[in-house]
Amino acid sequence: MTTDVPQTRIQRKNREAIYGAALEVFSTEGFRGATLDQIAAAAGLSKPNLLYYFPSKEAIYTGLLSGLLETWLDPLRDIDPTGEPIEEMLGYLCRKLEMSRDFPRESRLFANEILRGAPHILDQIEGPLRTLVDEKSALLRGWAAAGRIAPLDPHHLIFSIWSTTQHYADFGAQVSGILGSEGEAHFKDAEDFLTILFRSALTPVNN
Amino acid sequence: MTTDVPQTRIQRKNREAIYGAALEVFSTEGFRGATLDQIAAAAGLSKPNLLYYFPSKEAIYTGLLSGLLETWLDPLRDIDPTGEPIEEMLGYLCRKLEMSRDFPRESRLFANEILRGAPHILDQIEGPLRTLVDEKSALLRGWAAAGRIAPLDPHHLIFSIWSTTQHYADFGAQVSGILGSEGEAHFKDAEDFLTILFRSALTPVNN
DNA sequence: CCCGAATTTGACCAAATGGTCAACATTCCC
DNA sequence: GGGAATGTTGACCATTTGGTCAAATTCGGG
Repeated sequence: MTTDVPQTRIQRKNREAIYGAALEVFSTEGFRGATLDQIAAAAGLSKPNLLYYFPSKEAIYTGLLSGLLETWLDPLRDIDPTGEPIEEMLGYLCRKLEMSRDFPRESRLFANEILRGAPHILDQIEGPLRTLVDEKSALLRGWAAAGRIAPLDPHHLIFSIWSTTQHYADFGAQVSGILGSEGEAHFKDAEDFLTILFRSALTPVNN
Repeated sequence: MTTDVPQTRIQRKNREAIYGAALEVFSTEGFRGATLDQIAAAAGLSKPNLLYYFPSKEAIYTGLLSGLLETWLDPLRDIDPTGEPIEEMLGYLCRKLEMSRDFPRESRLFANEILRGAPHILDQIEGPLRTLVDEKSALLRGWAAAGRIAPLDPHHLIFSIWSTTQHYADFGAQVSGILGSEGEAHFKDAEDFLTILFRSALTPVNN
């Protein structure tokens, strides 16, 4: 197959600007709520110019989504089968929490998509993601069988790590509204709490 | 102030139908994604007839939202200060999980709203909800001080219960895509897992 | 059965929005 | 420096959508 990466330098620059603008707009407005004019303005381009680089609004959205999905799953991939189990899992937890703090737009973009039934990435979920999760689940089951972690359902364990960490990005408005202080102040407290929560559950019973 | 409840029986019936249709449409399409025609069709009314009962799309949305917020928080209110702490919290957990199973549309509706910064209910969050959460947090702190539960941050404990349970409604597409089987099959496993997770964290250390 | 109030709707409107196109500007490379 | 390829845009279009309105229909009580 032929190469399909952007050739010219100006093409690469504008495509980058469009993806950045699209991330900003889609993550706060959702797919249907976002408009091409908003994205064009955020990217510093005219609307027809947008459509010179992408054939449609949907093409921008799906391109952005699939491009980000890769890096979004890196922390899960990075769980080291040869590492110390509990520290590996707590490390994964912390990396996910950092992503909620540092990349909340990406988190909200995915949340939005999945909320609506994941129409654009369902095949990615049922394919590569499922495979990856199943692989890590097998790893967790092995650790449990060896008595190195408590025998928890690995799938639901992963879900609970996803949900508790992404909560601070996706539901940030609620968190801030309840805790009061704006910004990223609660992430330290969240890390402390979640570390305790999962460490106590992962530690095998040997008392 | 005068009474503002619907007088005639036909008014009550149609308002009910509209709220039901609006819940269905708003929860799957989001506020901007939903159209009056969709809602009208789902309610079995014509669009002008819709607007005879509600002045605008936004009025339907906010009316629905604030009406549901009440019952949505009932489980939290029901935590009994005189009960056995750990069983009270695990009972709350189960009730929240049941709500994700039985009322996923309501859960997604709120998730959508909060994802976008909670523009329509931020005052409800910063007011009554915050007050309620603070009250229950004080209760949890009291229980911790008495050594009846582990000394966890009560706010983040509540957040983690919300996020883990609502995950099965809001991210149901992802859960189903990874676990395979459709429907509500995973709720039993989820309950088992979450009960273990939170019981192990809530149980005070006295080994 | 009849009248006023309540309810319903077809036709319509203005604004927003995704997308097109021909013309204009710029860049690249020989 | 010039011509082809690349990049940019103002003007425009069709459709969708929230909302209006006057006319028509139904309802409820005396």
